[in-house]
Amino acid sequence: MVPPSPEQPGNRTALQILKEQGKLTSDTVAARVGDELVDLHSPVSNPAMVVPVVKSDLDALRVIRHSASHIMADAVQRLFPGTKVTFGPATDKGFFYDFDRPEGQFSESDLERIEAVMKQIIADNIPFRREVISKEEARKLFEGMNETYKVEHIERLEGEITIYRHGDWVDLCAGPHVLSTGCVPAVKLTSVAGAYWRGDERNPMLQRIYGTAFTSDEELQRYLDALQEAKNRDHRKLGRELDLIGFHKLAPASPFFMPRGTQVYNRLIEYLRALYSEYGYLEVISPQIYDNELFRISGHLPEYAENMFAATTVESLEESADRISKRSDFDAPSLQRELEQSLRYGVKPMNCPGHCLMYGMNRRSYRELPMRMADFGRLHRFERSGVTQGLTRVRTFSQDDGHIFCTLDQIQSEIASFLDLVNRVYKDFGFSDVRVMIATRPDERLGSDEAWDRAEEALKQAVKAKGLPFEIAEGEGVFYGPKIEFHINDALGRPWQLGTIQVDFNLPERFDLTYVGEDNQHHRPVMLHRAIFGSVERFLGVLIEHVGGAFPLWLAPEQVVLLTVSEKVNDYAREVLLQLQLQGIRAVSDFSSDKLGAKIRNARAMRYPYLAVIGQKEAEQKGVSLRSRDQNKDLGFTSLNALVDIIRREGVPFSMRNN
RNA sequence: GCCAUCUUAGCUCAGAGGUAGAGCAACGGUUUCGUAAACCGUAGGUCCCGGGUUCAAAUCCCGGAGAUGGCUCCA
Repeated sequence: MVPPSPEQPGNRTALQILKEQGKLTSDTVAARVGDELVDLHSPVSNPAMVVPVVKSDLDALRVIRHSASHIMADAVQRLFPGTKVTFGPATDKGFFYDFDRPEGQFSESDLERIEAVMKQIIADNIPFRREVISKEEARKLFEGMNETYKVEHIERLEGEITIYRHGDWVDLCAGPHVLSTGCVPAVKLTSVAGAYWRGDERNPMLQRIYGTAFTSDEELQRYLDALQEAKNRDHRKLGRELDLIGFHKLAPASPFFMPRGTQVYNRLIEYLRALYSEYGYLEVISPQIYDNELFRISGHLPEYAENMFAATTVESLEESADRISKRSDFDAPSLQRELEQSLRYGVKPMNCPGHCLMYGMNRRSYRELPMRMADFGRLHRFERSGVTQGLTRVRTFSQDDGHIFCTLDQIQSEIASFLDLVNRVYKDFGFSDVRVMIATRPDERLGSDEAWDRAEEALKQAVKAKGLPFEIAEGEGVFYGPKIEFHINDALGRPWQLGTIQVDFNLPERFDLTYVGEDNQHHRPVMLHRAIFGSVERFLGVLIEHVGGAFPLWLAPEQVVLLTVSEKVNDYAREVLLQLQLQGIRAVSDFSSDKLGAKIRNARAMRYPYLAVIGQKEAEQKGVSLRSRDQNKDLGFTSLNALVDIIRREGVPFSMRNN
């Protein structure tokens, strides 16, 4: 690392200052002055406040990655003259740079070439240099280079404009950067993708190249290994290998649950049902298809129409055709109206409108509140083809949906109770590290400020009362009310939003829902939307990846598999199988003529929690030789009673165990 | 929807303008075996679909479907 020494007059550089103060270490990447990140090679005005930013610092990684993106853009323009640069920031996992390349796209093999040139630029160890210029100079500079996107962006900038050079290459950039290109220790280009200029789909499509950079080759390798591990745990891969789920092109983005997957799915729902009876929910079943009038009342039409499946009948279509054929003067608008009329029904994308109808079917008393309605009804949403993904983004799914009708005063205690429930559930699935996010009123909203004040305060108070740390997402609430979101990290540290609870002032209003209060007057209830899993499909997908396909004993499709050493013990093994099944244990068997080693290998691939080996010895002593999946070792001879005890004890979620 | 990539046996993948390959799985047989793969054999294909170019297309071109990675990070 040979630092350049800028010959600028006046202030000394952060590098010089740190060196004088004896704070400069070999892993210093940049510096911080107050809150501001600065280059090592640029002059700073107040030396007393300069602090080094070292490699282990998260900010250091961003600086390195941002510099890597410049190096990449340089390499791209060397290899593909005429390509224009746009934006190239560091991201959480690496960096990207968006290019406008007239000849078209970059291919995967281009990435290798670009990477090779990048490595050369890094080896050349070219110093980065920051310059402050006027808007006019900047405009002239980038116009001269025909960098039209940069020129466009300059017009949006105010105040000081900075550019960064390394060698001949220059970019409009806020910085900061590392000392020189040699200070990017490990870099790798990962993928190409299309991206719109400024992220707006009305703008031209640019070519985005993704890459990542780390402070060492070891760190980079660890990241690549983690990517590989994520690939191995991918629920689409495991879902097929373990015969849990399937997809077919005749039902795009709609999962099929194979028998084994259905077992897990149903067990998830049974588990919640058990909790619901404890937490005072009443389960309901509501229709799938409604007259569109419902969705007009709820506001889903026209707002949500593009995500809904329309439904109709032949009768309705024939009536429309009839009317059209009888009139010759149909113009476009009336045809449009006719079409809408013929599509009389809609498939529900949410349960709430139906639940509002159910609430309104009886006169409600304050004594009935809070009324907690749960529904595992199937929902259909039309997701655009590019956004669907495995189980995590599908077109048909069910939610562990629930709606609580209550008074404003009851919100806080309802939230408190829900927080208990959510935490208990996540703990049972081994999700630690739950983060709570409170989203407050957006600019465009429904309901009085007073109601918002009370609702937001109720959310905060309830969370505080539980002693839970939380973050506020200012203005991120939905238009109809504030909400709490629950985010978890899975076993690979990836974040997921699962549960939520949302206050809704809107729907009770639209459906004119009321209850009779103590005062014998009609009052408007508040509605809470809440879910713990979110979509059951998505939750299962996350869970599969979290446990790597190895479901806990209480969820596993099979709890134990019997493996015979030879045919000679098949009779005894059959008897054991029957005994276990009679005791309610989910037991299966492998009586094939494979050798024991192969049977164990196959059984492990299927992630059976327990393997029970049965040979001559076990048949004589009336037991099995038990092997645990999670410990991956032989636990020795186990009697049948002991086996049943083990499975019964472990076959229950943590929070429902007696001891 | 848009950009890129992909689609060959149930699965994982190789191949390639001259007519289809492997491993695993399946099926049949031999073996009866003690803690992560016994052996032999059989069968399995509209090379995603439709059109075009060609003497010849699974391969090249066009269109479509489905899938995969992106389309939030802001000079």
